[in-house]
Amino acid sequence: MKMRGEDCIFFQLAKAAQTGSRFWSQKVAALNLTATQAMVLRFLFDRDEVTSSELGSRTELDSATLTGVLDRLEAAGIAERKPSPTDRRAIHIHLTERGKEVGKEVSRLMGLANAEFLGGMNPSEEKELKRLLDKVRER
Amino acid sequence: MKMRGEDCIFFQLAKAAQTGSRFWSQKVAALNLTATQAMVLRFLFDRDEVTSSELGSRTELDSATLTGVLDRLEAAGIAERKPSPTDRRAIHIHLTERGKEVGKEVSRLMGLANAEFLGGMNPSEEKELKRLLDKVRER
DNA sequence: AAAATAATGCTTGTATACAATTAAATTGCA
DNA sequence: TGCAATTTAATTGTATACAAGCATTATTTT
Repeated sequence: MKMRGEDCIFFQLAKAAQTGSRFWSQKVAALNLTATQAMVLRFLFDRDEVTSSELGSRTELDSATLTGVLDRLEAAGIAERKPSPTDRRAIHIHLTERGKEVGKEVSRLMGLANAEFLGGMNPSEEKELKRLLDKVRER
Repeated sequence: MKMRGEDCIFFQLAKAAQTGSRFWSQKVAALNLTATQAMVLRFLFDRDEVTSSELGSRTELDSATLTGVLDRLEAAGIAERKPSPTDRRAIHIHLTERGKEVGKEVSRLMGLANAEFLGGMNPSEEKELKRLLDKVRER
């Protein structure tokens, strides 16, 4: 039961994710956003005024990564940090007016990019892929 | 057709790959190797004396990444660079004796880790997941 | 209330990724 | 042959990831 590197599930997952990330990167490059930044913005667009901790849970980014992403979104005038009124440890993150506009566009692009990326798959294949990816994430 | 961030295929692929990478990392941590280093070593174990360029194609790592990975494998006494006898631009990468031993162990661990990671899936699900991941990589 | 514990956001250090560039060497073509 | 185009490995700069640890603040326990 010899296994080649190319057959390793960890390798295959990593390369499929890289392909997706590159694809998504190109779609949002015109907005001067990286793939991760656009993804975080998309989450913020749905739910604003969250704490860094909660945003981290939603996006599944750890605090070290999120700090940097938020720094750059803030530098780009898209998001802002402000102290939580009830917990002096916490910050609240909210979108600027411009952030909301860009967020709307990211939301639109995400729909288009998903459709294009999955264009070669029929609906049942897409559903099965997502189910199996979810299953993998239970590990 | 509202799409939440969690439903985005790029997000799902990235998080599934992260889960896999974390799992694989833990399996090779005792060998003092990172997930990527172990993966590169696994490719070298199959085919030694390759150029950096060819190793890059096989592992799908670009030259900037590969240079760093090889630096660290070299520092760990696992791989070595030597000039190509026929092309003065190129280097050949080969495993040390120790590299071959560690490579054998990585090879064994990869089989075990794959089996464990995919343990909750039946064979047809596994096959379908791999088929769909391959399809994704065509993008 | 005091002490122990936990949560929050940030920092540091290491390791991928990737775009763009570079220097050296090779190849191809006029 | 001569020279442009290509190939090779490395480098630079930016951006995730993640482990470990920090100071501050909140919460729980005693």
